[in-house]
Amino acid sequence: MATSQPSTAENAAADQAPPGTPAFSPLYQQIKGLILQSLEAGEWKPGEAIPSEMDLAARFRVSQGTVRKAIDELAAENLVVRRQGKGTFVATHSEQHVRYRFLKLVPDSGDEGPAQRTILDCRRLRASAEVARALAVRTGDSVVQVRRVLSFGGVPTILEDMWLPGNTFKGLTAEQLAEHQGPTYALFELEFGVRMVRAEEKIRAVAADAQQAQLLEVDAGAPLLSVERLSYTYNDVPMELRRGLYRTDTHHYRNDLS
Amino acid sequence: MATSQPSTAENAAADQAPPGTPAFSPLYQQIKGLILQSLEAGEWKPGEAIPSEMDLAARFRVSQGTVRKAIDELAAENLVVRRQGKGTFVATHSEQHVRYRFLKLVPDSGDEGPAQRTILDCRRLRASAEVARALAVRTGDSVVQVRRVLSFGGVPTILEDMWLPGNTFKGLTAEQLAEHQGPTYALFELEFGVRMVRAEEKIRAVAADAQQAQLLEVDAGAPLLSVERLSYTYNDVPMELRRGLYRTDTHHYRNDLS
DNA sequence: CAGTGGTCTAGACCACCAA
DNA sequence: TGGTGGTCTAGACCACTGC
Repeated sequence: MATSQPSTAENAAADQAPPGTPAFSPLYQQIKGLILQSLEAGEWKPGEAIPSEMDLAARFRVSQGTVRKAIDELAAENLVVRRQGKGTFVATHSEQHVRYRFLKLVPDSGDEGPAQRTILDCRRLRASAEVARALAVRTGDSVVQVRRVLSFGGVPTILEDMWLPGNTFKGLTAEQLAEHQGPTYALFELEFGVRMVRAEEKIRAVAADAQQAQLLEVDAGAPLLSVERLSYTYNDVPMELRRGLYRTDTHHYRNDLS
Repeated sequence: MATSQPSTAENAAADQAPPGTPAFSPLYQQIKGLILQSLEAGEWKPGEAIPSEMDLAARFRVSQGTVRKAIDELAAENLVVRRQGKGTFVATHSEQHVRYRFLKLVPDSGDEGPAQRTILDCRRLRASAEVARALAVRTGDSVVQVRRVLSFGGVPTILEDMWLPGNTFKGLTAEQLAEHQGPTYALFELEFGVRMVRAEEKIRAVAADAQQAQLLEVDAGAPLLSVERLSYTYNDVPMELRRGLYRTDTHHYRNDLS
């Protein structure tokens, strides 16, 4: 079946091409899109197994190899994790052995335990023009702002502000943030059903102002790494704006190029 | 042929497993290794086409699909570039539409032309302990040190020092570096047969000292982004240590996380 | 042992490119 | 038109996991 362009009950969408556009998309891309939709819709929750390749192949009326290629791409994008002999699982920020996936700050030498979190502030306010633009909401819409300090071995190392869309993160409190164990993004998954999928960072060197210097216990004017991060959920929807100030006298931001 | 563990003339290496180790490696991984060897040996030069999938399949006595999977991985690692209808080509830093692949500093707004290069220094010297360790040579071995400034639109933006192994980069001169068009890594490919494959960067915020400030036309003590890069050729051999100081008042270091 | 993902094959056909 | 990479299939077998 499904010789050239298949038209099962589940994927009749791409059948007629708009004039002028080639609009050819490989079968496995269409399958990938369908799996993605189920992922977004929450048909399978983070940490759960998705159906086996054979099951999905039967469901979409394609061969197992085609499903395989679709899942290969989802795995390459870290949306899904394969485990031989067990199944394929929805990726999660919770059970991640590799520390925090989005935090690229590492100690210059040695290891260190988990970060100590100090929540300085957590309040609801109206989005400024700048925050609204980043989060793709309207100026004046409700947003949650969180300010906190992360310390390693008692040394304050990161000062960061986060802005989150108010209607998605309704019940977020400072207590929740302080008491929760593990990555903050895991909390977002568990409590708000929001899964961060990718992010863009803009990095600069800046001088600490008086308040920042006091909170990070450095001299005023000391050079700090400014990291502005915009995180996205499925479908390229921006969900978090974060501005971090990193001390880089004992840590550095590590990046691998290839 | 090649039923479980193949043993053709070309890949008899992995046949007997060392005791204690499972030592199972998929066929396509072995093929990938063989192609990699040819790449390192320079059997095909950067920019040239490698043999077609069918040719390689015949050469290694495996199916076309197996070669395909091997090349897929090489392409994912940017060692090779596929072009439908034309062939598969050895990746090069020369003909790269996407600006400079390893330079993540982008202007805050708008576009900009190519960088203007000013070579401040290019000399042969003995490796310090630190440089020797990074480049995996012996302390006191010959290394080439280059210092230069990159400007955009007349504004000096990057000050960087590079250290290169002296015996590989024998004839390197300031003139060569100044006159060459395009990425420096393209020059290294053309003149010295060295292809940079990946790199690691350690990023910090630092304060400009008097000399740095003068060269970059900023105030002494101004915050600058310090980028220490170690670049590798094939086989994880380190080939270049680079220390860059970036002005981030008009540019920023951009990074995508996923 | 059955079920899952992982590898390998062989063959058909499609999309793209160049001569 | 022929050659290249790209897609899709069907089936066999392997490696890993858990019952």
